[in-house]
Amino acid sequence: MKSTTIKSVAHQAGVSTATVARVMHGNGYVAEETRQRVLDVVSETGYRINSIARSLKRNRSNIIGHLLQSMLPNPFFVKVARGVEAYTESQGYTTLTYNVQGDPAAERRGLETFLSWRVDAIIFSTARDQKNIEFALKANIPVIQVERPRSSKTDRITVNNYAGALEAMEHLLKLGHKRIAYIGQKPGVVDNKLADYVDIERFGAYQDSLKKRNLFDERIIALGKSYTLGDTSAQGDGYHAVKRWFDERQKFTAVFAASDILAAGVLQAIHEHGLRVPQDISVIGFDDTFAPFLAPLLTTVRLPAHELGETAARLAIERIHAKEVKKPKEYRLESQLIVRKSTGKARS
Amino acid sequence: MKSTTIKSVAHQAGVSTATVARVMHGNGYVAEETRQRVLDVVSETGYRINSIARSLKRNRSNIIGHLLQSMLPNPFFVKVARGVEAYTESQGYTTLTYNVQGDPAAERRGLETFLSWRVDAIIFSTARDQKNIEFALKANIPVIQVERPRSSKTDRITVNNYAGALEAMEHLLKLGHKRIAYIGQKPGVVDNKLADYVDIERFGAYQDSLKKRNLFDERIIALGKSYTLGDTSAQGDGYHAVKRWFDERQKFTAVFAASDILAAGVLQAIHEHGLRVPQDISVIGFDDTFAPFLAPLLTTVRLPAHELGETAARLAIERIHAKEVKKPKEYRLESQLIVRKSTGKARS
DNA sequence: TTGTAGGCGTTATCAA
DNA sequence: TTGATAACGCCTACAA
Repeated sequence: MKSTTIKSVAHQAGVSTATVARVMHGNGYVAEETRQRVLDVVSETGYRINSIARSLKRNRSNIIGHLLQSMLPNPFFVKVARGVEAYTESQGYTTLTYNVQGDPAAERRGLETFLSWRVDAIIFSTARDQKNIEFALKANIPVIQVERPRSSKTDRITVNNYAGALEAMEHLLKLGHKRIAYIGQKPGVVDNKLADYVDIERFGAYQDSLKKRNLFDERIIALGKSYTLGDTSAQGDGYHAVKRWFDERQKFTAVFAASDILAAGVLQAIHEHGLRVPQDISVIGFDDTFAPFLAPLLTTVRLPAHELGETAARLAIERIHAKEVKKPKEYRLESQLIVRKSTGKARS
Repeated sequence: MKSTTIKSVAHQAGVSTATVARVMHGNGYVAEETRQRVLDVVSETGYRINSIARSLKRNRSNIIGHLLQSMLPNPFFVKVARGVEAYTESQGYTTLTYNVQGDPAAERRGLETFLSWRVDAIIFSTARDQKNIEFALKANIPVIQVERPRSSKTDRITVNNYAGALEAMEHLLKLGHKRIAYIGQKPGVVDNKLADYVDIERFGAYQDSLKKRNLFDERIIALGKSYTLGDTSAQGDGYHAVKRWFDERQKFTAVFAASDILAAGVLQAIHEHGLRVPQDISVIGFDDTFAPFLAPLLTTVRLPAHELGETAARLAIERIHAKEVKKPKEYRLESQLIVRKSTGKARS
């Protein structure tokens, strides 16, 4: 049960633990012959440095704690997590991921776990409760926020949602659409103004591009307080919004949905109504998560999910090694329209 | 930077470290007054037991290592992971998850990481390389395999795919379908006979139920060597199989796809061909992952993903605490047909 | 009811 | 080029 220790390796190789350590780390002077002898014992015994003991001694765990909002139903954060993992591993770090499931208390429990393991940095993707950010900050380790920040006291990586949303709108307008509906999260619903920028930008681009052309019409705008499918056994907000518009006999030739999940519901409603995409109605989503699995392949605004994770991990590790403490900064990545098959010329 | 230690708490409270330990663990005799004094210092200083030091001392990390096949594009294993996490946390364990992305070398790296952290048990969901199972076994800690086992030397949790697939077929037959197409992974393609049972059972139920009624027709069967969408920017095998059948003018009124991802591609092809689901063609998937996001809501065979994870974690923890070593065993969970909106009466 | 002290497996300093 | 040894923070006999 007990695994091989440096001491037993030293003993079997007839050297001191210091020498074994030098061999394992590949630094310091070790005679080639001695080195070989040690290496032989290491491979015979399957000796592997005990990270726990090493961390204790070094007062550095080489673990990055990653608090994840959730992985289901929206797989966006799964991509972020993959980015974090890929980068941390390339730098010799281990990622400890904790799923919050949108629950502030769970977020707190995750932090407690991280701190008890003395993680070297914490990444929030995304923070649920601002108090928890303050709590993390007290540990005096780097804290990074991804996508929706709730505090300006840490480094944070955000996305320029406006540019991508504007691209999407211009794409639709260029196709001749004049009646474009919108469904998304209502700006101001999030209890934190920093985190709200996402919805402000997405809806803002929609609003700006239409108002300027006198095409804005509140009757075909659905602003809810969430934009995921709450229950995976039923249709979500996207479905219900479109169904209502059909019931009200609203006219529209395109729908801009502020997430792929909402867009999935939009497609369900259109399908059920017997109309076709994009011949009758064009649909654009946001995120590029479900987009390639829907019928038709969904045109969407891609968020740089993997890159968000990588950048977060990179900043975390930079801060771990930094000599001096720099001021928290905001980094902004770009979103980008991906044209697939759910958008076409407006019906005349 | 340095966090509070048991020693400094003891010092500030004017007691010994042993007393602080007794208070922290809530065992042993401690005078109420002393206890309060210690607790006060603990909350003032934010002292938190150092899991690293504790693990070293106890020779138990309280970490379960979970090797994940992948989280994307198929979110099935995300659900398994949630099950593992939920159970381990309820038992005071921490889960260290490592994404293998289908790469045996990455699987090996994950194992190395786990072993260096002296995890108390390892869960494979699912193992990619049998050699890695042997490797894990050498560490003399419990090893559990989920869904597709590749070795009978460990506990393993499998799913009765046959029953669910049979339910699906009977559902279609009852709706009057006589021309039912199949798309899935080819039995025998997996390089391991143990792991192959999934495809054998799914296709077996299809085959058995049709042959018995003389409805089996190889021309509408597509057996590939993978059943996920390889590239998220394009359609996958499900799409191409159905498209080919249309080109060949094959007749079929229903498609049974061996995964929701394949079913998504099937829907894309049908949609592109201008037909409707379920009026023209019925579709059934497998997994219950993407099913609720597709249009129409997909009828599918649900795998007990969360339960697979929970069970794996439970067995792992039971083995950790077991006095004697029991023989590896196979546990079998059930799959279940979920009827939604993609299946209807056969066109006459 | 409380304290003392050794040791878990490493690392790193200092001597040799 | 190598070795002895003192920590790292915690737990737990064993003493008191």
